[in-house]
Amino acid sequence: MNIGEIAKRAGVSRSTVSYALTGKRPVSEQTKRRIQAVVDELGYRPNAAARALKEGRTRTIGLVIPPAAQRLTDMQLGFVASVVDAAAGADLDVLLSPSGGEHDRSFERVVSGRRVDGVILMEIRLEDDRVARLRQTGLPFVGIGRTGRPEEMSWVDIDYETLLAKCVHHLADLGHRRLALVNRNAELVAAGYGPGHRAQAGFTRAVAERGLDGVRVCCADDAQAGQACVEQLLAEHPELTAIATINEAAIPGMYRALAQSGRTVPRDFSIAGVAVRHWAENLHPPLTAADIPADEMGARAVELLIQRIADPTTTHNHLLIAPPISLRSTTGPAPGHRHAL
Amino acid sequence: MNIGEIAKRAGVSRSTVSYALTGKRPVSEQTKRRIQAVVDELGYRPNAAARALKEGRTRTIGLVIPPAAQRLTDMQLGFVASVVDAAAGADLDVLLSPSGGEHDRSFERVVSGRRVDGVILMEIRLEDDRVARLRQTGLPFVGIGRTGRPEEMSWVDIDYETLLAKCVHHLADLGHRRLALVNRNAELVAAGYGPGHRAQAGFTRAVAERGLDGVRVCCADDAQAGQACVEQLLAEHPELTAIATINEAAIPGMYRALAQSGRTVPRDFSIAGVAVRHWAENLHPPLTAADIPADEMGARAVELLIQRIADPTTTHNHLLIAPPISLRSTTGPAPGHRHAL
DNA sequence: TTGTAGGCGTTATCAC
DNA sequence: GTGATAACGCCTACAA
Repeated sequence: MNIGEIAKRAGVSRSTVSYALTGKRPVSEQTKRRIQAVVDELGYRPNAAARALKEGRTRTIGLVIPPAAQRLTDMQLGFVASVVDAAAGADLDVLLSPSGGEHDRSFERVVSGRRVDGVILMEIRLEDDRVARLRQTGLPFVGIGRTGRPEEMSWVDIDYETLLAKCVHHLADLGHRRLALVNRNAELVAAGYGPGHRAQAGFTRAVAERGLDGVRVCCADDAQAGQACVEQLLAEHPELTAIATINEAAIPGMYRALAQSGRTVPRDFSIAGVAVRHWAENLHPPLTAADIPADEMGARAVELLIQRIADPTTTHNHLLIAPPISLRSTTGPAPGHRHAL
Repeated sequence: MNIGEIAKRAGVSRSTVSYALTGKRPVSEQTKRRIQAVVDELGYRPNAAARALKEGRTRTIGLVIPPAAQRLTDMQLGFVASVVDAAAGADLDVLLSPSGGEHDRSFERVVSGRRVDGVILMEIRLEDDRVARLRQTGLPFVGIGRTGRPEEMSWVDIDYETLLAKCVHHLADLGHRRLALVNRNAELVAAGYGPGHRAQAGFTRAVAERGLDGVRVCCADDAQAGQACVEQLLAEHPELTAIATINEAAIPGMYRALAQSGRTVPRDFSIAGVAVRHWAENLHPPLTAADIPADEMGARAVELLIQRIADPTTTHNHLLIAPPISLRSTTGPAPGHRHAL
């Protein structure tokens, strides 16, 4: 079923059908109705490939996610969901590309086969080949996350540095003197994963400012690793009374390790983190955490991308998010600490 | 950058470039090298839209997921991940369409704009408008899940009926006499969600076969609802000693409600369910459950789809999966029951 | 071994 | 207000 067939049946030319459908030039009410009737009857929709070829745009955006093999965190899933939603709201389709490095086949297909009008990139490293490649092709793109030279691209990101500093200050205010930072998995951090490094920087800075003892560890992104990690932490540093973390996936395991060591949260031990609200609330006990507005971030990323697609020459936009910490049930006064009233 | 430009720079015709790249006709070693050099230098890749238009296929599959607003379960996420992975392995791109009903814009774009060569459908109802629409368009499709008339389509699905019956028999063997089925959310079940109905059927049948008392409830798909649901269940049926469930998302809440009622799992109360292994293992205590091989199911769905795209006239394929129940830490002898040895 | 040319389905420019 | 026609970039008979 193509536009020629519709034209024939409606007794008009192909261009008239096209204009009747797009409204880009006036068509008489009567012929418009006749055309619409045929279109409805045959269920005609313009062929996307032909249109893309002619118009030079695909009405599709690419969403580059971490390789599916490694399970996405709840926050990442939140980004994906909100990007897909926001795109649908703007009548854009989303092409998924699970790819890590630059030479990924799927990534190359998407960016250099001109399959999309723009790209949203997740899980960005401080040095990121994909960013380099995208800049090279000139394809509009927006990061959820940013590289080490953030002026050079458009992005929305979480201000992990500030957030972790806030966590430390909050814990320090409660009298905690010895804390640990539980980071994401070691490979990711070693590979220059921005949030890992920025969280570390914020933690280190705040710990120094408050004159505290801070220990920093990496931990694989799952509950079992979280449990093992905290067990080891408690063995090596029994004086610890609090943890700040950006590793959501590991938290349930941390809870277990603390419980099994005989520590009650938050009476004996405090935890503060960064997570999506829904998830923090559903945890037991509910986690004191900076609530990341994943929905909003995805939606804003799509907005920025649409804007860049419309005019690729505009200056870059940046949105750095540092939501307040929501007090829930995992932080309390340090054991033996008389809180100043 | 198009094929003509490459041809010009390599001093050959456009067709020679095309043949050199696709290998569909022999090209001399020398010209092939010359062409490849230019291609590499300019980073040329054929335009996907032009190729799709000419060839009549897009090398893309559509993946229809539940609207992003409603959070996907871990199992559904497993399906998405494995479909995306398997598709990438076959050099296919994946276009995501978050849509529930037939008249969804995104769904219509994908199926009638010929944006994809085939579709994988998730969260299928016994009566499903999207299935009707897809059959009407003639676009190849495969369900992860099936309708009430499963002969009419290709699918991979979980045999919830058998699985729930198995759960009941397992619990009955342990001496439990009064059990509850905790289903997915009421709207979904009311809308004719297949797994909900089939689980109910299997539960009801097995309960009758063993002469047990069975109560059946629906529960929203989150931990808080799970907690509330079990609290109410225990209040209204204090004699219950076991639950069988297909509602993974609610399980953490069920654990909490049981703990707060003073019941220890599995000493005082047993739970058996259906879940992805990774998730069941990570739960605390680890869940006795039928381990759904989400990776395999997604991969098989892609395989079936590729096959149907290659030859849409082949007879339909069906894969009904009923994995064994893996004994973990949530089922034990009914309280006061002397197990026959 | 290579080149020429037509057409996939659309939109947009030109003419009427 | 409407129609003819030329592209968009690619693939693939058909010719040489």
